[in-house]
Amino acid sequence: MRDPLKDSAGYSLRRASIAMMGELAQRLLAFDLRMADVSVMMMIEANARITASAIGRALDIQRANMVPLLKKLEESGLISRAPIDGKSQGLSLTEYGKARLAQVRAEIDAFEAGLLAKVPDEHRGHLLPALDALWR
Amino acid sequence: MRDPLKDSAGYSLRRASIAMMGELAQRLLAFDLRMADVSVMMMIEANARITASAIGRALDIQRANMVPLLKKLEESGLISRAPIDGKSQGLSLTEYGKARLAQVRAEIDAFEAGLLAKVPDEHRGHLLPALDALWR
DNA sequence: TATTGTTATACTCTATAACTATA
DNA sequence: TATAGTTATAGAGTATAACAATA
Repeated sequence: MRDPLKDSAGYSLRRASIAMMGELAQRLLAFDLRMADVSVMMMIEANARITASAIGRALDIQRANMVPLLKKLEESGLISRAPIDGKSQGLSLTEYGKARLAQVRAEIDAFEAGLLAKVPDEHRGHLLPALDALWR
Repeated sequence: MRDPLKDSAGYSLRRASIAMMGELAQRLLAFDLRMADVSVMMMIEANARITASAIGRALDIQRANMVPLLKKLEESGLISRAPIDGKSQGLSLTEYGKARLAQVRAEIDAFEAGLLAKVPDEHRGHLLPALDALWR
């Protein structure tokens, strides 16, 4: 069968993303976390007392969609909120959240290593810079 | 603000895909076609009388989801169906479909060129092989 | 006036299960 | 028995609009 999409960078970009995100989602199942949850937790860990709106701007997540996400993280005991002023609240990881994220990060690191291992040596170092050029 | 996702190939892969697919979707709006529609039309053009199931297997689209997609393409006059045997039907582009796809392909080509143009010279040639290694 | 957090809702895309008719 | 096409439905994930309270 002829494959008219064989030389399309756009199509391969999409398929590669779907394949890798599917694999990552599988790895995160054991933690009852989705990819967005983890990226938000990482943002909070790296920027204590950050607000939900600031995370949303950084990760391109609508403010409205942050609400149920943060609610779930809080109910799971992973994050806590502390008022900054009358309308903003700073987010932090709980001790449990930090410990849990450490475990998750081990899984993420294995995923990242596995991803890069799939790429032939001569192309590996070019992947991240090329991808970053497409959106950053 | 610290960005803990700066060195993540997985995250950049996802963001790059979202950014590029968003741009492509915008370009296809004028044709009232989605990305899946175009990839299916390309498969039909390159493999006349292919079946819906075969396209689904090649593009990783569930058979069930091919039904409304093909229905729309047929109602738009872009494709036609001809019975192969009692249970299979071969798909073909209509003359209008071929002409329309030629127009769409010009847009796609511009999109692909624009995508590659975003990537610095020294990384450009590595993008497609690296992406293909992640899913093909 | 702009921003934060929030609620409610709609839309797109994809997945699943079941059914029929035929190979 | 396996496959093609189909129907109906469910679930993520994301987007939009509006609101109250505060900066």
